[in-house]
Amino acid sequence: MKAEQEETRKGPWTEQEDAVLVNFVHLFGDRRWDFIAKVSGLNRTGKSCRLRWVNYLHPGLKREKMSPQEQRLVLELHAKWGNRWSRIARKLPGRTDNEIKNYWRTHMRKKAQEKKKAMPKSFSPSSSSSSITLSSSSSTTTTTTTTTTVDSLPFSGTGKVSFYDTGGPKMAALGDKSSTDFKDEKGYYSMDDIWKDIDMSEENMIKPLSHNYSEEGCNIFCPSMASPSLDYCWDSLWKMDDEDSKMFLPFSQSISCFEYGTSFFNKIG
DNA sequence: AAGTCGGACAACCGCTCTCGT
DNA sequence: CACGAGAGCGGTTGTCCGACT
Repeated sequence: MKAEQEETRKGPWTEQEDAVLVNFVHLFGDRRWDFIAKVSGLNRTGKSCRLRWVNYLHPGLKREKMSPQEQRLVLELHAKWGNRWSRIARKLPGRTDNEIKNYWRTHMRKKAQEKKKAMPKSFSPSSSSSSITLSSSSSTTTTTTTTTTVDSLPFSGTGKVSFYDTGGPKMAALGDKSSTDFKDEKGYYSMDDIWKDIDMSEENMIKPLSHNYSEEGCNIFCPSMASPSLDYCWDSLWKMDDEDSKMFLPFSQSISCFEYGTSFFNKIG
C-alpha cells in the first residue's frame, strides 16, 4: 500500500538505529516523532521511535533497580491513582511508565502468590467474602467498571481491596482504614504511615535536587525518592526542545552515537 | 549438562486525547 | 463545529536470561 508500510521495521532496535534516533532527537527535539521517523530513514513508525526514546534512550533514565523508597512510592501512588502509570512515573524521576508498569505487574503478581500461599483457609477464594469488585477506574472514575472475582490477590484477605489491580481513587477515598492497610513481607503498615513517610520525604529531600540534577552527568537522580515538587524538573526535561537537548549530548554512549548519526544525517542531507 | 520456570524488560497494539485546519 | 493527524497512555505479548531441578 503506502510506501512507508512496505518496509516498516518492527521488533528489537539495533545499536545503529538507536544512534540514529538519538541524533535526530537531538536535532529536532522529542516531539515530532512522525517527522523524525521519516527524515531519519529508520523505517520505523513515529510511535515506535517515541517509545524507544522515552523508554530506553532518554538520557535521564535510571538503569538501576528500584530502591525501596521508589517501590514504596509506587505502592502508595498506585493506591492513590490506580493504573495511571504515566502519572506515577512523573513522580519518580528517571523511571518510565513502562518500567513502573512492568515492575508492578511482576512484583505484585509475586506478592499475590505469596499471599495466596500464606492465606488462611478461611480466606480462601471460594469464600464469598473474598470476591471483590475491581474498578478499572481512571482519575475521573468515569471509565468502565469491571466486576471481577479475584482469587489470588495479596490483600484480598481484607475482603475489600485489590493490591494487584487498580486501587485507584476509590481506594484512596475509602474511609475504612482497614481497607487501606497494606502488608508486605515486613508486616502491616497503614496508609497513614506511608503518607507520613511521603510527607517527611518531601520536606527533607526536595531541596538538594536542583543541585543533583546535573546536565553534565545527564542522569537524573533524586537523593532517595521523588516528590511532587520534582515535577517541574522532570517535566521540563521531557519537554526539552532540541536546543535544550543539545546539553545532553555528552551523555555516556552518545558520543559515538552522535558521530554516527551526524554522518548519517550528512549523507541524507 | 539439559530442560524448565519465572522474572525482568522491550516492544507492539488499540484506544483516547489534543490540537491545528 | 467537524475532522484528521499526531501524540500519549494503558494493556498485553514476546523475548531474553538467570535460577533451579
